[in-house]
Amino acid sequence: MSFHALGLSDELLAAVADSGYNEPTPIQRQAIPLVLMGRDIIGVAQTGTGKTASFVLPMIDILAHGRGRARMPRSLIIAPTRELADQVAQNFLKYGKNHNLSMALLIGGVSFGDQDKALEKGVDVLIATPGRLLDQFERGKILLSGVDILVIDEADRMLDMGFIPDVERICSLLGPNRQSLLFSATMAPPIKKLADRFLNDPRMIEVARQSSTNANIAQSLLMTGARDKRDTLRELLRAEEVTSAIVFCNRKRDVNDLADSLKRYGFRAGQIHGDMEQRDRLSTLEDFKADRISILVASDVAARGLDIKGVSHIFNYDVPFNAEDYVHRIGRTGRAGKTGIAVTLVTSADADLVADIEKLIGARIERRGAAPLETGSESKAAGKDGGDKDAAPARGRSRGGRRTKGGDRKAAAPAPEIVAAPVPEPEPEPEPKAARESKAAPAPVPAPARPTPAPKAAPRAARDEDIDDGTWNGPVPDFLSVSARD
DNA sequence: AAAAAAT
Repeated sequence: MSFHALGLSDELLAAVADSGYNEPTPIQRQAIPLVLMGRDIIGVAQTGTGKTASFVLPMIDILAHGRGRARMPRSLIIAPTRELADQVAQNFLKYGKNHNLSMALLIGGVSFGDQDKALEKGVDVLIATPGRLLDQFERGKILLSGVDILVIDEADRMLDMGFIPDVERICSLLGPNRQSLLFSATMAPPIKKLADRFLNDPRMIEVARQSSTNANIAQSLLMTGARDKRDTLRELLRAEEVTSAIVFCNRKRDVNDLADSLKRYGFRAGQIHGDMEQRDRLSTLEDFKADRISILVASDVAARGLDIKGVSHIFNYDVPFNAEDYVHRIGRTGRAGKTGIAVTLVTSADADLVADIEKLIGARIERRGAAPLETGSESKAAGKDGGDKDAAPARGRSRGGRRTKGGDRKAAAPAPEIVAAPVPEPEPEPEPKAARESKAAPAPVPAPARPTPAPKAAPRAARDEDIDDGTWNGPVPDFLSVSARD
């Protein structure tokens, strides 16, 4: 089936063809005809499903006739983050190149000047984050009563970020005769309520069940000590065939620190988080897209919706606090039919979080890697000091590592020796690369599920950083399959 | 435990 059957104009089809797309995705097939008919829709779809084009394309054709009047945008798209808003704007530019539509992007962190000018002239398409939109509304710069089409993008994210009251406020400012499209990865009760209140007899389109992770993504967990994370990550970055990777941290400070560290080690890395200047956020993204950097260290500002081509790997430097965020983070890879690899660094403190994730995705994630040396034997008694009360029956533990899908990996390396000495600093970083690299490297990262160059690292001598309560010590507890909550 | 968004 091609785009031609969907009822779009020839100019639009030409722009789509120029973008290299031949076949509509399932959500596009379902949504585009409905939107063209003027129906309200609820699209339950994950990002990466072609969701954006499913509303951008029909909107361009609907808006093709007519003209935006001053301060009265004809359509409004609200997105939770600035980058997502920008991404939607890029889509309008790409697909609208044969149309003469005016557009304004209303996001925080950028000056009012251009935004004001565009609004004053009148726009067909207004794309905004809620905060700046309401700000501009209160300044009297926009009238929302002329909006014929409203899109609420990534509603579940809006919910997580506490934007629902803002969104409700915005909805209540719009005129009654409009078409509304709502997209969300989940239909949590507050979102359902929002839809009930502001949508008119919506058709529900469901593409992929939420919390189902993309089958194109090979996921694994890699056990590591809390103080070994940087070593482990660098090792991974070298062992894997990384063409471009996003490394997620839970904290903005760690994003900065880790990115700086990687740069010191010679990696082409950059960072993005919400405390950075908007200019820098966007330029880092551009650098990443243009392959001027290959590693993007990011906070969850980049977890959802960002559509960057060719991301080969996702590394969770920290296990995300929200299980949903895990799904979104790894969803930045394996897009558009490609395969992707997602590796999550796990320390003993992350047991509950991992349990939550596995519960959400309804699957056990493959454990990769050497558990640190089993000091005990394989005897049943070993289970006791591992903290796994209800030891699983057929766990197939073996010395030096746990069983993985492909059988015992011989890569299971001697684990760091535990020495009893006080821990000075987490990591004495600013050492020149050469000096540091020549040192024995950390425990090799075991081979992933698909063939990659063998890790070149050899077992190393214990260092101070090795001492760490987060280190896996003793038998590997099976907590990872035990649900910790409820 | 954090991050996101208006100044």
